[in-house]
Amino acid sequence: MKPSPERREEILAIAGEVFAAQGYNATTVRKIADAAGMLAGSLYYHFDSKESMLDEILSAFLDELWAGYDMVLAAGLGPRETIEALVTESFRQIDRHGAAVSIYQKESRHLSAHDRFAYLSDSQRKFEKAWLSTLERGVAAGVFRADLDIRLTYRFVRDTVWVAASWYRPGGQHSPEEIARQYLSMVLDGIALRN
Amino acid sequence: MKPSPERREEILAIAGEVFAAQGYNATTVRKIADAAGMLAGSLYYHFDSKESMLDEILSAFLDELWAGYDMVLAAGLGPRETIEALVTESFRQIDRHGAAVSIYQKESRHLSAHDRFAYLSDSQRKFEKAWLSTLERGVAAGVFRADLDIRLTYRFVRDTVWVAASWYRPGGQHSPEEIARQYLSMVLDGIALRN
Amino acid sequence: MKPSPERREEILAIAGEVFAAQGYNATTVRKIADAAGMLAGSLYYHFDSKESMLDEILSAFLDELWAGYDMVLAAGLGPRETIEALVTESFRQIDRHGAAVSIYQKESRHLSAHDRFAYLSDSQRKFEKAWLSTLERGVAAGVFRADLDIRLTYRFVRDTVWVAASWYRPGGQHSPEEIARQYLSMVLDGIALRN
Amino acid sequence: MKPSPERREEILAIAGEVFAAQGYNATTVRKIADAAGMLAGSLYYHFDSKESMLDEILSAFLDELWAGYDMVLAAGLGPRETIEALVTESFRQIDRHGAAVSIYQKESRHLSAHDRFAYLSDSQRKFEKAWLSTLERGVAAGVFRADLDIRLTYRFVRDTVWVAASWYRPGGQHSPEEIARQYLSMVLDGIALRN
DNA sequence: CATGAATGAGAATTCATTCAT
DNA sequence: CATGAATGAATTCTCATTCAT
Repeated sequence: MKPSPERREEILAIAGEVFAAQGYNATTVRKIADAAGMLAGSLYYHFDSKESMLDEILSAFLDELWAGYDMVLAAGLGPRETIEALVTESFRQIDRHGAAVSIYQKESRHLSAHDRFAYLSDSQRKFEKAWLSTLERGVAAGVFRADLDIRLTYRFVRDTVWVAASWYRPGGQHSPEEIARQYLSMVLDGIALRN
Repeated sequence: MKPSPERREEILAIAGEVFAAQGYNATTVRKIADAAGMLAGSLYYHFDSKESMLDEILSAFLDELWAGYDMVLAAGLGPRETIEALVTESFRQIDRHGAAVSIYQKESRHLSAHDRFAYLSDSQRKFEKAWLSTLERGVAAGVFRADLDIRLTYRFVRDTVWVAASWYRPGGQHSPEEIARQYLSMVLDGIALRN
Repeated sequence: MKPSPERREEILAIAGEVFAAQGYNATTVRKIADAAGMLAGSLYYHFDSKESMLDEILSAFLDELWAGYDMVLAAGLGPRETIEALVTESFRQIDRHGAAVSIYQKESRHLSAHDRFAYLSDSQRKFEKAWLSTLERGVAAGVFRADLDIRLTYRFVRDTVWVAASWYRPGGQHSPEEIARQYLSMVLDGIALRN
Repeated sequence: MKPSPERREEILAIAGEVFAAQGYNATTVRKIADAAGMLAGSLYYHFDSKESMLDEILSAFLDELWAGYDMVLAAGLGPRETIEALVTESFRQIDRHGAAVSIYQKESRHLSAHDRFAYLSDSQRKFEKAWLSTLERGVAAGVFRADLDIRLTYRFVRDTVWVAASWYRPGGQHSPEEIARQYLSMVLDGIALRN
């Protein structure tokens, strides 16, 4: 019954690009099919619905993301090293799942109203907890500044990282790790010259 | 038989909220009309089309934004002070035109393909020029770090600021100026404790 | 918000005819719209969906049917008179709701699988109980033959009546009451000549 | 590369069940294939089209039915005995071709519009002629009541018999002949107790 | 004989827009 | 100014059918 996984993957990758470029709602199933070189109806041999393509794209991304994050969080690193590892992992995900990240950014808010996408909110909460507690640990340990609103800092770091998906293109001159390093340098030490 | 400007404003404000919350494409005229307490067809007494509502919302925002930016840029401030003023002005715009900023974030990419919204790209370019040159001035003056990729820095600062529109709600505990101060502190000096 | 009830009624009557003539599934929304002199999309101003038209047709019919039946059943008539009154009432419903009856006959079986149409099964059960108990009363009272399988008799009488909807056309030479009389005469006394 | 007749029969039997249960239009080729343990496309090795399956089911049924009817009609029985034999034969067909009978009931009306299914109307006319003339013979012979509308009587008997296909299940407690006997008893002598 | 992967014609439905009242 | 009732184009999805393997 299940069509070949390879073809599914191909189509999902294409669909992801189109969703990311045009927005989920503005993407017609016909556009995806055109990009995949088939007719709109043929997509339904492989997928139940447009929504289920989106679902598969987002959940595959989140699954991989959390595999990486959980490994980092379980490693028992200090707060600064944890932040560095999380940011680096995030840029790797942007590199690999750029489309999914873009879609997530733009659509997660109104998607999470649907039951089917409840896992987006779950992930969001887990995410927040991981970052906030790491930042708090860092403040307590004297590694991070204590004079900043911690939630503001969280949003600052979080957004700073993920929004990069909107311009990042894989295969460019900077590797994800290199970008992560520069971002971390800015986030941790600021852009002003110390004197 | 001209529609009153006050009613237009009211409706635009409502439309902006709905566009921001649900996305432009996912927003039906009927939803806007419902929120405005009228029937869908009645909107067409006030506006030509759904697109023209969007147009008006975005251009009103950009007009005001550039009024503020141009004033800052014309003031002849030093690079650091210019950045501070631009960021503060940006947070004020987020405070006043939160919906427009959100819409801009999510939709500008694919909108700018339309002729009608070409001004979005223009603004984008002008914006980039203003920030990049300020940063470059700062690096030259020894105010900003020279070891960072300047375009990366630009994107970092730009995104850091605007993405705040996604969570900022006017009337909260922090004023726009206070948020601007904290953001600037992070961006300029980093979140790591100096020793 | 609610469009005028008169137009709804008109359209429902038309839809009912088409459903009855062609079958629910074979009836496209376009056919209904054609018959109503509008475009397919325009139906959706008045109704949520094709299914909700069907729902309204069937439930309006059953509501009226049960209003009549309940009155008969509450009247405390003898078993033979009850049967006569139920059959007569049934032919009146066929006269008034011919389309609904036809649809009910053809579609109720597979519709009752849907939650939305669960009331069809409910009605079916209530119906069976009313007829069976009347027949049993009649057997006990020596009015009906005791040598027949009572469920078989029930089905015989039930089907005999309702299937008439497949050929009955209102405004023909026989009134519903006249047809009811002849049917009752056949059902009660048989078609064979007594000697 | 001719498909084996046995497999065809198997598939036709399955298709008949599904058509009868869900209605022809509501039955997708995929459902038939699922029930037959194959993929939808594979059916087309055995059959030209969904319609030709239906055609084969209905014409096989009608062929057998008329083989039986013709034998009865050629036997030169009296009117009452002819009716009894026709009804008994009908219940035997319901027993053997239950699905086909159900389908015939529900779909013949709109199918007979197609050229391909013109034989349904032909059969219908032949059927009507056989029954009507037998009833008329019976009235003339003083065997059946003369006070009834003869067409009404015809429909009454016809429907009474065939509608049984909607609830009859082969292998139940009553044999087709037993059911025929009870039906005939009701139809001929009525359900009221004679005194 | 059967599968897997399509095609393509239509289905129901949505929605921006129009317009007479 | 607003309503009620449409229009018509586009959208998602369904499904009978085809065909190379």
